Amino acid sequence: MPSIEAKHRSLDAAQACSLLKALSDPLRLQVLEQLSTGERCVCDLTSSLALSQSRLSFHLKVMKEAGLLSDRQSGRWVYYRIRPESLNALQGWLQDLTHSCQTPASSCAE
Amino acid sequence: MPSIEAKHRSLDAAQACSLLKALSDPLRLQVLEQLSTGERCVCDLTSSLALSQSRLSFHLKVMKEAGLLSDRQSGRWVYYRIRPESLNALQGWLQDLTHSCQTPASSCAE
DNA sequence: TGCATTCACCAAATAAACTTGATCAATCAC
DNA sequence: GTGATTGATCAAGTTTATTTGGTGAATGCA
Repeated sequence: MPSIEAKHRSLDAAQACSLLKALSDPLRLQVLEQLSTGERCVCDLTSSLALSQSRLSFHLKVMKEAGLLSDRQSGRWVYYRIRPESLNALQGWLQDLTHSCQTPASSCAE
Repeated sequence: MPSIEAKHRSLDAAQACSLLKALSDPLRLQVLEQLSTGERCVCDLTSSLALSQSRLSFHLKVMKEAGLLSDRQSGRWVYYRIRPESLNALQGWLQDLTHSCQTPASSCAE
């Protein structure tokens, strides 16, 4: 049954790479942790992480542009939240990689 | 049953971060793809990816130091391979994050 | 032994990412 | 309106990451 190729590899390498890059920073991981329990407004994050506003804004932008976060404005406040789809997609990508790397593939000859 | 906390969060943020950083480069993802079907020697990778030797060596080192790859020497050749444990660990970390972010947590009051 | 091959490493140059300290538009309370 | 607050953006400076070209150790073939 060789027809089960490319079952759900929804992300290509470039997409995975930009998500990984957006995740590969300690500060951004802190932000993510804050957001893991729900959306937060920027000023909330700024004070709870003790960052300069522009610094946080920069990192939020990086994560948003990678598709990791989404935002919504409400009055003067902007609320950011994690986009679970992106995490799911990356997880799937990682799963595929892990799987193919743990499968001895075709160790028949040689 | 609230006792299932921290079930398998083997990685802390710093460890996850260094794995993510090691993964967040298009060239390194190419290398990983090559290695996903099994170990390869450096010269093999060099020619199949058409890179300068020192450039490849640099990236292999980054990935090895992050714990993503391991290597072994055999005569003149050095073979690199993926360490599946690291991928598994990262996957677990991502899973936890995804899960906690998809759980509405305690949306009881405000 | 002499020589070619493999690969790690180093220093210098370059590129990319991040931080800082503004400024500005939008929103809202007085 | 006036002024305060929120948050995006920008330019300049700084730091970190990557590439390049060269050197050298180790291996093994002739």
